[in-house]
Amino acid sequence: MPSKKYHHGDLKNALIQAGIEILSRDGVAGLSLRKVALRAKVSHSAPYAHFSDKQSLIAAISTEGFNQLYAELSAAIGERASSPEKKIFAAIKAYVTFALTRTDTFKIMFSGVIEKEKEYPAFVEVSQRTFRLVVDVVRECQRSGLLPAGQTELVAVSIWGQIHGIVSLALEGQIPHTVIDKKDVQSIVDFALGQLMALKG
Amino acid sequence: MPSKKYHHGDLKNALIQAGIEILSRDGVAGLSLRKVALRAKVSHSAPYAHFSDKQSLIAAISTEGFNQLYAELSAAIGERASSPEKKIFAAIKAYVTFALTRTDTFKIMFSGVIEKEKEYPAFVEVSQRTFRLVVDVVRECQRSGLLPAGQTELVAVSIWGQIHGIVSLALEGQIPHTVIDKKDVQSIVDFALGQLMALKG
DNA sequence: ACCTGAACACCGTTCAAGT
DNA sequence: ACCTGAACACCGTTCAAGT
Repeated sequence: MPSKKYHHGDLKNALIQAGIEILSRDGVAGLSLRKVALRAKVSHSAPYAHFSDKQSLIAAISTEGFNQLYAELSAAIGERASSPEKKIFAAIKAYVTFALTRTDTFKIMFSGVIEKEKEYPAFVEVSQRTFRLVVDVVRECQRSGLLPAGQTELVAVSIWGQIHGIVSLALEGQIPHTVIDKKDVQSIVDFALGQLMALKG
Repeated sequence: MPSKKYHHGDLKNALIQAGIEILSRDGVAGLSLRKVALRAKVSHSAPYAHFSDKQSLIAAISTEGFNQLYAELSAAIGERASSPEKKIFAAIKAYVTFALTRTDTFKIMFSGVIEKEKEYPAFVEVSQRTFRLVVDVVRECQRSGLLPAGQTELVAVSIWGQIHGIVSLALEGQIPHTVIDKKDVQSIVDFALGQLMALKG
């Protein structure tokens, strides 16, 4: 371990970690640069040596979140050479679990706080890599007749959008009680996906 | 018109209007109570006579947004006794248009800034009323065989979730360029819905 | 009942200065 | 190269005081 003196050693990553922790404790609204600095035990202006502004830190946190999501998705998909059906359901379960577990990280990843994506190539890279993972599973499902053929990327966006939408509405408390009181988010998502899959019984 | 003196007359609604305007100019991040007050030409503490805090103003803005969305959805659906298919596509087009036009109002409506819904009955009411509109159209589509029968509310949530998810991802710039460069949001949504509808040729 | 102005704690960001 | 501390403009919220 690096000796604790004037220079922190790895302040950049310490700030990202501190940010994730504050996010899970105080939520998106409670995330401030000054709190992050305090938690990392540096002065409130120290973060500016590593991040140009708050947006930049949020981009780094979002990138880290996407890396974790990617890892969990590929772990869920990759467990042995299972059937396309098992793979896609496992992937979706992992997505929902991620959203329900690391709620505020998930929210910030998709809260458009990153407007100028071009400035954050690492974020764009992992986000694209994650999408490709989904596209590959969708393609397998198409080949085995589980999903209608053609337009693989469009189908992937449709399915991803559906899961993402249902999860988002649930996180914002927008799903009517008449529905959410009877079924949990995972069940609703499974139902929705089942409808799509039913296309090819 | 009310004479402009010490008392504003209808400051409450003026603040909501000012908020919506600031939202469309400066975005969600640029919305502050002090700016709203300034725009309504009152002191920065005047809003507190009508709203307990910023959340409360946001709830009022969201409620107003939902009222507009409800109006546009029912206008789209209600135009003559058209077919269920026309109705559902018209409704979805209206939803997408609303999201793309009043982007920041849409975002704040679904940004979970309203955590304690119970405290905002007007918001809950219009939100439920809007959902019922969707449920009714879905039921019509089920009756005419466009959508699979049963579980009407679940089907409604699935479809609403899908539209909402695709639109949200688009607003956050998360749809990969390989897709969004070829098709606009409306087309992607139509494609997704077409997949669901295809269930019953 | 409705609004103002001073006050307080907190925030993002900058910058000269320290190590 | 990395970090501190003072400073500035802005913010949400409170409260005594004005009309």
